[in-house]
Amino acid sequence: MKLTHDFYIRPTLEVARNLLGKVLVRRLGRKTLSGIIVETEAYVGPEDLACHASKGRTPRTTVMFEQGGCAYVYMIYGFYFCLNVVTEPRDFPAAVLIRAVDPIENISTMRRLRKNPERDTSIASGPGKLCMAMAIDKKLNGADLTGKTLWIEDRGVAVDRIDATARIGVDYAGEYKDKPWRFYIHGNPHVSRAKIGHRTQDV
DNA sequence: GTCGTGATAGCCT
DNA sequence: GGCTATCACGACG
Repeated sequence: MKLTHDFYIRPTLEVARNLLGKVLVRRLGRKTLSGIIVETEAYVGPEDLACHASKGRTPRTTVMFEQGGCAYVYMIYGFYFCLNVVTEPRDFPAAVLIRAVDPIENISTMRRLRKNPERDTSIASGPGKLCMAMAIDKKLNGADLTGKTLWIEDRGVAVDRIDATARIGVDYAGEYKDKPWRFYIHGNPHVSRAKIGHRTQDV
């Protein structure tokens, strides 16, 4: 079941939590790559100083102002891409960063795209790795997530426990840097090893 | 295991 | 010009 716009046009924190356990699917030629989403971060609108759109509408952030249900992909550190899904109604700029997935279909292709890491738990255990593993780059910025190249499905995966921590790498965000808006599936080995601020709450 | 570092490009003041 | 929602690697112990 492909998620529709109703799923995305909701409060961002809700979407970020509900995306855990959903399946990210990438159609690549004749192949379908997919993985269970195990880690997300919410970037919640103009007030959130960690949200790119807190600086207003710029060429890069334009897509965050779209209505929920499209992809926001940007390059970071000159090397890597990050995949976000845009949330909330039009003109409220917010998104959820997909930080890690547990690969399930065509794992060998994803491993190859990642230059053959030793452990399968490091194929897509981080936002940059995930984009490499699923061949996601700037060309997918603005892509419709109800379309045919990149989408998210509900396959009924049960998530029994969600942990929440501060988001990674947003020390500059003043009063927003400690908001517990990073979510991951408790104990899942595919969650990124990025410095885990200690767990602040279970959801 | 942890820590520090270097790589590199696009964005925005 | 300064910064960044990252990753891999090597040095240490």
